[in-house]
Amino acid sequence: MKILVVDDDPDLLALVAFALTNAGYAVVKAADAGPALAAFDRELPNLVLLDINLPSGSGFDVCRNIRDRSPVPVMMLTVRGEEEDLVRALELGADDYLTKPFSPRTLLARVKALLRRAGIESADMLTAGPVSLDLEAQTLAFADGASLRLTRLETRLFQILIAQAGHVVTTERLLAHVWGHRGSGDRQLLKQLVHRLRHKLERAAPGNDPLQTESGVGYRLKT
Amino acid sequence: MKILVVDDDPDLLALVAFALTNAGYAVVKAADAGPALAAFDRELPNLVLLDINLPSGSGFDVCRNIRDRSPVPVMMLTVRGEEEDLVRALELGADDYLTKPFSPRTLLARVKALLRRAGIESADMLTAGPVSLDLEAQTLAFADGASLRLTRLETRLFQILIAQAGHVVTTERLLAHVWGHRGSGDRQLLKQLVHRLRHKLERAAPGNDPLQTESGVGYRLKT
DNA sequence: CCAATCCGTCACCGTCTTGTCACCGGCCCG
DNA sequence: CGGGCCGGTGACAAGACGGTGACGGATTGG
Repeated sequence: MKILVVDDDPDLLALVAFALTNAGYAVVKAADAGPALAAFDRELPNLVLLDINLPSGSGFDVCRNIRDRSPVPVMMLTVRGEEEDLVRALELGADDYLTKPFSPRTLLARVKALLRRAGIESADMLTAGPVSLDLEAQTLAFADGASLRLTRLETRLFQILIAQAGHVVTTERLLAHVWGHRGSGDRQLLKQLVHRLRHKLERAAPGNDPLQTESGVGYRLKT
Repeated sequence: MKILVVDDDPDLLALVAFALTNAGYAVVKAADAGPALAAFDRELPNLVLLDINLPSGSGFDVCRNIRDRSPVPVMMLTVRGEEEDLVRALELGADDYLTKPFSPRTLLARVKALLRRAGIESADMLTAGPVSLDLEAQTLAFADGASLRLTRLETRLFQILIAQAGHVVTTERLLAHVWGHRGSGDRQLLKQLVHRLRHKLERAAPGNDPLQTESGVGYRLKT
């Protein structure tokens, strides 16, 4: 379980990181908007704690950018009494907020509630319905016990699909996540990758293709 | 989208119900613990707004009972400054809370955030009456559960129509929004697009064309 | 060093999307 | 009445898009 914490106050950052680490979460830290987005793309955290006030630009932009590319739960950190900011953050897609100062216990309770609501279990093992993906071993396991080795690219593809299981993932986002922003016109790569992954899945679970094509949009993992 | 509101204050209940109804939600009301659980079983709402302080027993019991039988999102309503209550509620499975007094705008933002987080409502969703448009999935969904895949252009057309639902949108604005200022005299494109969209809608909901032609002006989405 | 695997690229096919043309009927106005 | 403008409809074709097979360079593992 990986949590990205974004705040420019080093003390608060350390405190939050300490509390979360103690509770068994992996913590990624960032102190400003740019590094935060870079860390997000690199680490794909399961949850984001985001300060509204950042040195360059505001947390709103970070929130919107994250929300554009992922439905990951985002919790905003703010000082007391700025309700307009809160409403704006929530309208931008944030899922919850905490007013500073807060107790570690409150923080943990809220983080747990968010994660439970998001239905996330483990960082290295993503599960959706009858299949689960082991990121480290690059392995797909089915509920009936069968399992399947994936290549590096296939793993990255399945990772983002399973993280958004049931929702369409845009071709652009798939390309960005698997290959990392090369020429955006390179749909041929995705075509082949999906083809090869389907071929593997077909041999493991015949007649039950979980990858649904959403024509003109992208792909979706059946739930 | 159905929301159960539980509170013993009739004024607050009416206010909340009014705000939610105005935003297009169906509202079920209950004033005490027993009726709340009965209403929950009967109506199976998509979200529950639950006051912690109820005449008989506390909202905690209701929350636990609901959580035992369903993972539906629960938002607790409470008075300011009782952090212990909040932590307890969240540990019992509540997903969020609101401190009274709150503005209708805040309420709506939080409710929407909660629904989106629960995956019940998508982020880029425009709704007008019985139809809602998912911009990302390029899908139209009807209140009766039917849904319909749209092409890229059809989505763009419906987007501006649903955003101005009930009002006429001029031909020029439609052309500009869908095609982005090519030759402005190109009404033939729009004619065909509307024709094709109507054809799809006709198959999905026969005899009920929601696209009204305003001759010499443009088109209008029936409310 | 050899064989297997991974993966980027090309070519081809069928289907869907979309721009274009041609024609129809209704309406207004001289 | 007849021409012009408007919106509706059908048909066609170019192009985009997804699926599939094949080739070959690069990398990996024995």
